[in-house]
Amino acid sequence: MQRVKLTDVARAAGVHPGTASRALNPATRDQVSKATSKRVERAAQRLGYVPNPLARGLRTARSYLTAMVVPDVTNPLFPPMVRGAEQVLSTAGYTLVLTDTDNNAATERRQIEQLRARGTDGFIVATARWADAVLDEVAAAGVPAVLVNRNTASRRLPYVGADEHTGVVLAVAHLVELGHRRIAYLAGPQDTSTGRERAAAFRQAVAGHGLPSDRGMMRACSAYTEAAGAMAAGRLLAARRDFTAMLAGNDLIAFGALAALAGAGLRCPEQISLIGFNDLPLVDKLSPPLTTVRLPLREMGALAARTLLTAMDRAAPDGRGAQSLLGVELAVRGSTAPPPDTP
Amino acid sequence: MQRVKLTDVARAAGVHPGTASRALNPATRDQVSKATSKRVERAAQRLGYVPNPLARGLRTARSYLTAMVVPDVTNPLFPPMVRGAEQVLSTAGYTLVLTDTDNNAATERRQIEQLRARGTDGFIVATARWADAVLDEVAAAGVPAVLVNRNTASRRLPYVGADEHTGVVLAVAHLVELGHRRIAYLAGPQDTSTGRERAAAFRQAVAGHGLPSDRGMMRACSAYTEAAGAMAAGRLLAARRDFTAMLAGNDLIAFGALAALAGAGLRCPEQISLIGFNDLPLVDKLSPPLTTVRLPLREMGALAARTLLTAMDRAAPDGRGAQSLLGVELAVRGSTAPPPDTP
DNA sequence: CTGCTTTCAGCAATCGATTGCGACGCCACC
DNA sequence: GGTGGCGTCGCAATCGATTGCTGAAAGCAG
Repeated sequence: MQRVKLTDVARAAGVHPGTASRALNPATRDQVSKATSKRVERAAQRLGYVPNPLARGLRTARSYLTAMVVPDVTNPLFPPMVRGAEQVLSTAGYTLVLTDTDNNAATERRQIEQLRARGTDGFIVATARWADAVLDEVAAAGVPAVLVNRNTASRRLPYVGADEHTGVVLAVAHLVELGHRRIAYLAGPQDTSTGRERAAAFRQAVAGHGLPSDRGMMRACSAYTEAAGAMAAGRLLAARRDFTAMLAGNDLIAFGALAALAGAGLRCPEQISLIGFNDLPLVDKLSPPLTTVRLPLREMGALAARTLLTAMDRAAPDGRGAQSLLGVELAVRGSTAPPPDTP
Repeated sequence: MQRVKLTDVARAAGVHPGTASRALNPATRDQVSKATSKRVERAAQRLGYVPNPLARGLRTARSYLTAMVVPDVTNPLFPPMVRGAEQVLSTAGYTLVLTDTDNNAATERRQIEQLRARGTDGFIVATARWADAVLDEVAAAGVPAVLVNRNTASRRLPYVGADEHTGVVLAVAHLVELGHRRIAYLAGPQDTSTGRERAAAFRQAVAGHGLPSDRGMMRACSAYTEAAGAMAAGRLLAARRDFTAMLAGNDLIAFGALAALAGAGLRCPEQISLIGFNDLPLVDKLSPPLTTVRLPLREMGALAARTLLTAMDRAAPDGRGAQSLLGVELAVRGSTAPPPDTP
């Protein structure tokens, strides 16, 4: 089976290929008389012409290809965002390439460069680090890109995220309401925006409630993993046990904390309350079901895609650096309870 | 910043672009002297040359684009497969497009056709139904494609899956070893190969152990979802309670069954043992931790990608319809125990 | 009827890499 | 020393679509 090409259409319609091209392109159709345009269009229809995106892309330097870069597809945090983004982009005529950097900066750089060489029109990046050289280059090169979930220090690129601050505030308020006054925090890695902002929000929230704030009550984990969470929680427990609740930088860290609590013979929530962040699937089925902050992941992906679409629109190159935050809510479940009887 | 192209490399090395092309291509490198080839290669390295896949594809009629079609990215079953496939394909120079059909046949058709028009070189399909018209068309058109996880009745395409049969056999053997003799089965949907094959394997295994086999002990769920599992389990429990163990078509169905058990006031594993299938993340943290069959998801994705690579290799158009099965293992955890003492 | 603008369509270059063909130089062998 | 052969490399066409430029025809006013 031979693919029908533009020349075939032109021959069938009795015009020059160039004319046929103009007739088929809505943006240039007005450079062709209505009669010939109709004729070309019908010929194309009859022959079943489908333009070759490669050839078109080679000439126009557009590929209608977009890419989403995530650190790890198997982290349940990302698939909903991917899904939201894909839906928006595919209805807009774009194809979405998903690429997994394996949490590795070198891989990330290689992937992005490869995709740039391929002529990718725009990027949605969920792997941002607080100081991220690759992204600074991308921003400098003027490649349309939108950050999602994680931001960079420079804030040179549009960003779509969740209202982390409010999430932490809600969590702390819930604990205070239950009667807790000494709350520990297991922070996420400080080279990510989420790690930093949640930690900052925690400090503010604690101070806002007039609770004893104490640097010893905070521990930063080296990564958003269960292992890192377990290690940090273990060290915290070894150092002191005067707190009645823990807030974790995310759910994975919370799992680690849960394991550390079990290892120390402490029961949750009877002795220590625990709150996570992200509301991963199945955390409501654990024992105890994890109280956590729910993020509108799918909406974040969709909004990031819409933001990217406007960024790729050459007609409107403004709006650079728009920072959007979506609302969050606290899912109260079984891992939080009043503190053990305070006399 | 201007992209460095082949002409730049050629100029830097003092050769003709054609020569540079040959020097860089492993397949044609022997048409160039060792000295110039080295010179060109070093120049390319120094300038950071990355070939333009569009231009290359235009000439060679290949897009170096592959696509993976999954029913739902947010189902944790698929991301590991995506990851395995992506790693293999990207090191082979291919870009992987991920597309989500939302469990919808019409969407699937649209997606696949769009990608075919774009010149996609090959497909990895994880959405196969037992009778699948789109895939029959794809096979007939000679488009390289590999099925993963789910097969079709026609078996016209290469397939990479897990050894479902052995998985079920292991699960049944484990229950028998614990002392169970009356085992119920909550089958997956019968329009998928996994649903059919696991059910068939169950019948065989039960017969092989000389256990009472009874059609009333099997219920087919309408989908691989928790809701469908809960409904089927509920009906089964309403009908009879003479079994001491349940085997579920997959983990999601098992969750539903767990809920149904709780609703009926039955405790797992004390009164009823339960086994799932797939070993989704976190099922080891449930209470009780779910005994389930673990699939080598990542390897399946990687093998599917390798199979696709050979299918796309024009030099070797053979091997059509290779069916590979990867080994599975049973993860024994807390949801299985000896049956309650039978008087 | 002349001179002007406007509309329409063809020509050919272009995007970047690949590849068939031919030319050149060098060596060896008769 | 002439010729055939081989290894290298340059030349230019090619993939398919887009687009600036140019020329021709048509339309219009004076």
